[in-house]
Amino acid sequence: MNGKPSHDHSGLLAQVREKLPREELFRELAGLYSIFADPTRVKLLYALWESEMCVCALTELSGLSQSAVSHQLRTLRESNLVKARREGKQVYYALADAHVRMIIEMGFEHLTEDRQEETGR
Amino acid sequence: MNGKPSHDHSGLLAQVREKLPREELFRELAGLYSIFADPTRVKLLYALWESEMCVCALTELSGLSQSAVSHQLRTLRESNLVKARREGKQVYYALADAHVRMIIEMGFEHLTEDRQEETGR
DNA sequence: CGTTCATATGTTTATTTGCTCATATATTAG
DNA sequence: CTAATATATGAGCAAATAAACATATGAACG
Repeated sequence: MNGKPSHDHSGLLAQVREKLPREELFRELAGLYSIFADPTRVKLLYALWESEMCVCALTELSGLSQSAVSHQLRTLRESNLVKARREGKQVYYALADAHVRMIIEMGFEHLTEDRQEETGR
Repeated sequence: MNGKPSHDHSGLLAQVREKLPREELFRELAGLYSIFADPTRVKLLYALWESEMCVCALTELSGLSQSAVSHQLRTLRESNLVKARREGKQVYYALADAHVRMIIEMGFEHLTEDRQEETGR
């Protein structure tokens, strides 16, 4: 194996291991965050924050192709972050719940507060 | 162009466009979230949540190679999510600030609450 | 000094992923 | 039914990336 260490931290390790959740949860968490890890999706989510919108409008707004938007909306749908509602030819998308807003908001806050901290360096 | 739509939503579009932040912010947001978008990094962050730890301990804990851990720690360092402190041969890592905790916590809450909601479907 | 332990880093590889292009489905109108 | 509009989807490609592997740096110690 790579670097089996010799200095002792078995006590700490055992203690931390106890508190760690099951491996699966880390994968799920990463999966959740990876949805927000793309500028296009973040923008779509942010737009939907303001108002429910049809694919057509989201396409114009994003400046991407309709296909690209549809693909991303699918990702968002399958993650239960947005919900779709058909009305005639159009399909209207909206945020699924308040959680999405909170997660985005957390990120915004972190970014802005970071900036304040970093001015002090 | 792809699908220049004909039905009207220019009013809504203009309104939403006004509220959208500059493009750059979406990229930054996505950048921030993409750090949490990997199971290994989430696990490392979660472990550091419990306690400051040296690379050696983190390597054992994660089950990955020392190299892999070091690479990920670098990513976390460069994003200002963790800070490093040298003490003799070892380097100890710790969470940079409370924000990291909050962001992870948000994710956890979303996952668990989602599960409750989904039982009703 | 040279050796050993702890960590960092450059390179390569395999996988993932976001987009484009072409095409399919769905709804409404004629 | 056929045409037109709105949206969805499958395939392929190019860019991003996480891990392996080899190697470099850095600290303590003889």
